[in-house]
Parts: sequence; structure tokens; C-alpha cells
Amino acid sequence: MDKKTKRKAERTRLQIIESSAVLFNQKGYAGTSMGDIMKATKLSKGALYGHFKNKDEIAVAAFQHAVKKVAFKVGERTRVIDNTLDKLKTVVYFYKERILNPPIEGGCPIQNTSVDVDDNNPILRAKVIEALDYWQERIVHTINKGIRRGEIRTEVVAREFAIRFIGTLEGGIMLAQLYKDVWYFDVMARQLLEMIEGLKPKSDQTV
Amino acid sequence: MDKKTKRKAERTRLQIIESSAVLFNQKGYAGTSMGDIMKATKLSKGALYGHFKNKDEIAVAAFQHAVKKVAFKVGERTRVIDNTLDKLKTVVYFYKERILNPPIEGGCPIQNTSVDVDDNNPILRAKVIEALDYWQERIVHTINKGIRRGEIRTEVVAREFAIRFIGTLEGGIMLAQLYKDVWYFDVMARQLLEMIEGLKPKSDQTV
DNA sequence: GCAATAATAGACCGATTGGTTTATTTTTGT
DNA sequence: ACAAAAATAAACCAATCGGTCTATTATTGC
Repeated sequence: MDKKTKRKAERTRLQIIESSAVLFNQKGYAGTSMGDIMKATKLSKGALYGHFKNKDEIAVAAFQHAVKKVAFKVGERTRVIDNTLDKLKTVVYFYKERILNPPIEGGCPIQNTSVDVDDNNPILRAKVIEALDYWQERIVHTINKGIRRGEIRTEVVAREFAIRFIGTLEGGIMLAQLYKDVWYFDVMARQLLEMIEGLKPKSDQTV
Repeated sequence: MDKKTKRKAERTRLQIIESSAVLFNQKGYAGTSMGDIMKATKLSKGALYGHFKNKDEIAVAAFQHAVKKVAFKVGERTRVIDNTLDKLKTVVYFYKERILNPPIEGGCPIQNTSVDVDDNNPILRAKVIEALDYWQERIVHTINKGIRRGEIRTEVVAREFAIRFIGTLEGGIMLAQLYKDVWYFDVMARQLLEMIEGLKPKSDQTV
């Protein structure tokens, strides 16, 4: 029955990944036990180890899933926006709106996993770097497109802007997440919007 | 023997705190076991529980010790500087110098504990907020002094600057810590220095 | 519909978890 | 120097850890 959907295994695998992504994002790697995942998925230990060879493999898959989910949600909003500056601003708006209701409960998986893992788990750390490199690349790409179109000053160093953008955003997420108060993100968001305005060629600067 | 130093208990307590501060900062709350602390301190379980009633109490004491230690190290450098803008810049320089060799191994205890704990451990979370509130206050105080002295523009909103300062700094720490590469902090540091320059009254702006 | 195969439950493993207790050793004030 | 008090080691506890294994149940292709 239900021949349309893919094999059972794939569905179960996804269920494990989705549930554990939330757990790992909220409680961290060491703070999440296989028992926690069993309870969250209502699956037995045998089922879990039938789909993944160990906890590490679940954590990696969960992290990558979480990152993809956030990226998808952001992409949904930015995709339809043509102007490069507006595209960047929309990213800021997205985070501002969802800061206390993030796509994955627990906040930014890159931040959480990065801090959780940067000293211990080299495999997972490599995946975080991978995700962050990709995010950088996407911003660099947007900036360069903006420069080509004349929407952004030619002297702007795309890579450095990308770092500033991500760093400022993550700083804001950290503060808002700790205080559970949007205001802290708001302050950082205003700075980000100023930074984006500052990308404009001198002539048509609005602020 | 050794009548000069305080009672043994105090020395041992400090030893436990200092050792476990490093462990908690590197491996997080859940990732650090009492066994780890026993090994690091070369003390028995009985000794540990003779000084603290449980793991939580050690973690709280360790966190507060770590924060104090960082604050002291920063203070050492900034104390001797009179000009408020230079004082702020010195904080940036300090972090830049020590980003890969932080006062407490593992990086910024506020960042680590904040991310580690913001969803689970409400007691520890309260301590992180306390520490961050205090840090904010100190920056606010410096800004206001600068305004009084005419070193800083009167329109500057001290509290908002403090948040931006801390948020940007923490974002930079996160990135540099993950990549284990100062460059990422450098980029954020330049932004911080621009922000500080931007505090100057219009007339004597240098940048 | 049925045999082959894939997925799952759950008992089980040794190691480790945070924490308690008791007996012993050290430090202490005098 | 010595008795009282404080500090410590280590055995011990039940619970939980990540992980394995086997018997059973579902799903699959034909």
C-alpha cells in the first residue's frame, strides 16, 4: 500500500533526521542521547541503528538537514527579489521576523553547532565550515552581481562584506536568543541595513 | 605548614573552579563529566562533592570565574587608557591579539555558555544574562563619559552602541573560533574600529 | 498471495553517568 | 603534640550512555 511514496526506509530516515535536528539544535551533540531520539521519533534502537551507523552520522545528517531547511526558507523569500540590495535586506527582514520562531527550533544551526563542536568533533566541524563557506559564496555572488549591474559600488570587497554580514547577523542571533528578546536583534538589524545602504554607489545613496 | 595561605578548602575550591572552567568552556555543560573534572584536578569524587553540592554548582562557579578572568585581562589593558575612544579600540585590539589564544581556552565563555545553555539550564542562563548586562553597563558608562568629555557625539545612544559593539565582537569571535583563523575576526575588528571612529563629533572625524 | 527481503522491537552489553556514603588521612587551633 | 575538625579517597549505587544482536514483523517485487 502507498506505492506512490518512496520506500519506507527513506521516509523513516527523514523522520529520524527531522526529529533529531530539533534535538541537536536545542540540546547540542553531547546533550542529545539516542534515548532522546528514540522518544522523539517513537522508534526503537534497532530502527535507529538500521538507518545510521552511529550517533555521529545522525548528527551530521541532522545538521545538514537543518541548514538546508533554513536556507530554503530564506530562499523562498529572497528568490523573488531582483535588486541585489533589496535581496540582502530581505535576508535581514527574514531573520528579524523569525528570530523567536526560527525554522528549526533552537535557533541558527550553524551557530549552535559551531559553538558546540568547534573544539571536539572535527567531522561535524568540517560540515559547519562547509555550510558557512557556501553561505559566504552566495553572498559574494550576490554582491558581484550587484556590482555588475551598477547597484553596488565597484570598490566593495565582496568576501569581506559577506563576513561582516554573516558575523553581524550571528552576533544578533546570539544576543536575541539568549535574552529571548527581538530588540537585541533589531539593533543589529539596523546596523546591517546601514551596511547594505553603504554598498550603494555614492551618487544614489539614500541614507 | 603554609600558614600564610588561606585554608586548604579555599585553595582546593579554586583549583576545581579553574580546571573545570576550561573544561566547560571547551566541551560544554553536558559534554563535561564529573570524571573529566576528577581527572583534570587529580581529585577524588569525594573531594569534589565536599566543595560543591552538584555539577550545576561547579558549572556556575566555573562560568563566573571564567568571565571574571576575561574581564580582568581586558581591564588590565584598558584601565591605563584615558580617552574613551581609545579605550574601546583597545578592547578590540585585545580580542584580536588573543583570539586564537584566549584567556580561557575554548574562547569567550559568554558565547559558549550562552549557546550551550539558552534552552536547557535556566540557572546558568540567568548568570550569562547577568554577565552580559554588566558588560553592557560598562560600555554604556564609557560612552556616557565620552559624551560628557566631548570625545563622543551627544546623539549617540549608549545602550544601542553597546549592543552593536558586543554583538559584532561576538560574531567575529564565533567565525574566527570556527575557522581557527584570525582573518575572520580581523574583518569584524575593522568594522568595530569604524564604528568607534563614527562616535566622534563630526568636526574632528579622522576617517 | 507468497516468498524474499527489509525494517523494527527490545533484550542485552560493558562502560560511564551524576551522586552518596563511609572509612581514612590531613589540616587545624591550641 | 595532640585532639577535634575538615578534607579526601574510593567503594558503591541505580540510571543511563552508545552500541550490538537476534527474533519478529512489515514491506516489497513478482
